Amino acid sequence: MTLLDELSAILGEAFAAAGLDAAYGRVARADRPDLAQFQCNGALAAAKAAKQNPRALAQSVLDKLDASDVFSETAIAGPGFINLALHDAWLAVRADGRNGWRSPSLEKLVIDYGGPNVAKPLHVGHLRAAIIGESLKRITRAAGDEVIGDAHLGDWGLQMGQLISELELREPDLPYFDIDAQGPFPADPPITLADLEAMYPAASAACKEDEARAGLAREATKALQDGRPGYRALWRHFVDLSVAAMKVDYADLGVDFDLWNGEADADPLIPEIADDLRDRGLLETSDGAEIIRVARDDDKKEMPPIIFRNSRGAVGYHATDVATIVDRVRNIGPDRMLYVVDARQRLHFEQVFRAVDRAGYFREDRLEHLWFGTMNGEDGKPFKTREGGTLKLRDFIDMVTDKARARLVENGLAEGYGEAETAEIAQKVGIAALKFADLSNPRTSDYIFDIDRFTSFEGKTGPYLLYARARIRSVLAKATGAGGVIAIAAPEERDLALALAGFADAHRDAYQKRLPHILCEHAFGLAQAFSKFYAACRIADEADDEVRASRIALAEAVAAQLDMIFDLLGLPAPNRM
RNA sequence: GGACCCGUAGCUCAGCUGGAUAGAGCGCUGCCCUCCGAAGGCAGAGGCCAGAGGUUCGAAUCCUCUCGGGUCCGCCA
Repeated sequence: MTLLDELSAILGEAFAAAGLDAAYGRVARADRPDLAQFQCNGALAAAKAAKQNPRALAQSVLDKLDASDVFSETAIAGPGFINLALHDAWLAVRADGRNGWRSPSLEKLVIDYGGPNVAKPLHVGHLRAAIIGESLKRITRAAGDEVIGDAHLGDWGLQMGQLISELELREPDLPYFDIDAQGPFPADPPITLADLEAMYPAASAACKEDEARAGLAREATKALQDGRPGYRALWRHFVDLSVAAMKVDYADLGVDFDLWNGEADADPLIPEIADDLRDRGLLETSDGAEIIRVARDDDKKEMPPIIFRNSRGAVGYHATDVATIVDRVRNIGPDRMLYVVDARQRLHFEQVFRAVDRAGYFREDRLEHLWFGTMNGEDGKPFKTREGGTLKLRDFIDMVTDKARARLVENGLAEGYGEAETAEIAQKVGIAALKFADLSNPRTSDYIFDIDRFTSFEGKTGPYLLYARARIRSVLAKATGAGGVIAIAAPEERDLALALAGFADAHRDAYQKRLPHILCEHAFGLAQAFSKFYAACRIADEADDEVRASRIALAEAVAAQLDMIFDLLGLPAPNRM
């Protein structure tokens, strides 16, 4: 139970005792910290509903409130706010705050947050899904859910046909292109990863310019999907090469998937799904394509149908997304599926969700498209390199790492640690800067990438939090004696305890709203509260043994909670810097 | 054309299931290191919450319209 839940329950009882709905007892952090620690606005809402005087109603609630051991102060203020302050002793035992929130209804979730295309190196466009998805995976898992992260590779669409046809044009004599060949085919790939990555843009450009060339790609796509052995063998090589490279990049980002499934894994289900849909009249033919209508009478907008199979007989991501849901239902049996995919796919997911709901495969209200905004450059447009191209994730990681190292030097940090440790610290600082910047913006907003701001050690940044953590550990290492019972005396100690006690609420909000930035806000507030406490109170060299033990315990709680939050956000953290 | 997202301090952004004097970071001004990491702390300046109506005792928050920016709208994913 979170602090606010606990307080809300207490107020709720008082409301109920006064003959009102207990839900009015909801307690929140005070908007005016100068007036109170917490506030309950329920009397205002209840008074409106009952057409009564709000202050009088608030008084009748307070008359029923029996919690003198909890609240040091209860007061009615303004039009009818109930202001509350806690007894220090009651707060102190909740200032540990190491435990996050536990969901009362544990669910099995699949989070789909990858979507990288085979043969295409990871680029900045994949960053947000990876960073946000990884964090949501950890946030939900920590709440007790069983969570399975899936990379869901883009490995079955037209781009595969473009690649196959490209290689066929370049090296037609390879055994994969003998139409009669049944295999086995060579175990080693015929090309390198570099070849593959170079082929993709060439093939894509060629298909755009030349309709005949595009036709070859479409034919190859269809033949691949129909199971032509040579193409399948080649496809396997492409996927394997790509996935090996992706794993390295994702690992550097601190991103890890439980499943490396792709669109192709659901492909075998498509014929039977098509039959099922057709039998039930859900699959219709239109202009030579097979479609599923998903429009509804009360739609305010145009809702185009899903193209389940195009007029050439090939399937695209509509069909594989439907089939993937069926596949997950059969093999995983999740209660809910979450998609961390950018906002431009909103219509697509609405279509897919409606289609599977209509077919009875999975309930629409258990499918969530957790869309996110784009990372823009300083011009406010989607981030590009100076030359106007997309920046590879690898180069991007190198860029922030280099920047972080320069920052360390200019701040006189990480000196005399040796090259290996310095390099490790630089990478951790860089990645933390990048990830925190991304996560601290609300998921749904676009934001502007500003490397100077994000890697700064000042302000609401990843490096600041890393610094705060390193400083606490350093202080604790110098302290004599162990942590003891927390006894709140100074206002800075009280504020720090209040910040610590808010962790479970922040975790719950982040979980329920699927918004990691709420945890970022909490982490920054906690670090700030610690800095004020640190500036006002001696810790390691405090003379009074009991006071020192109390303050060490507070500092230890902050260090532990920061560690936990870093884990939930997926931020790396060096122990010293 | 239609639908959706957005417009809050000089800059980057929170707050939006309506509530008290609208917050944070950066930047700016002035203080604070013989004392645990000053990457910090303290104090301050800075806002008709895009604009106009409406609902309400009360609106940055809900509704309508206008202006400005962005995204998407059946066979690429």
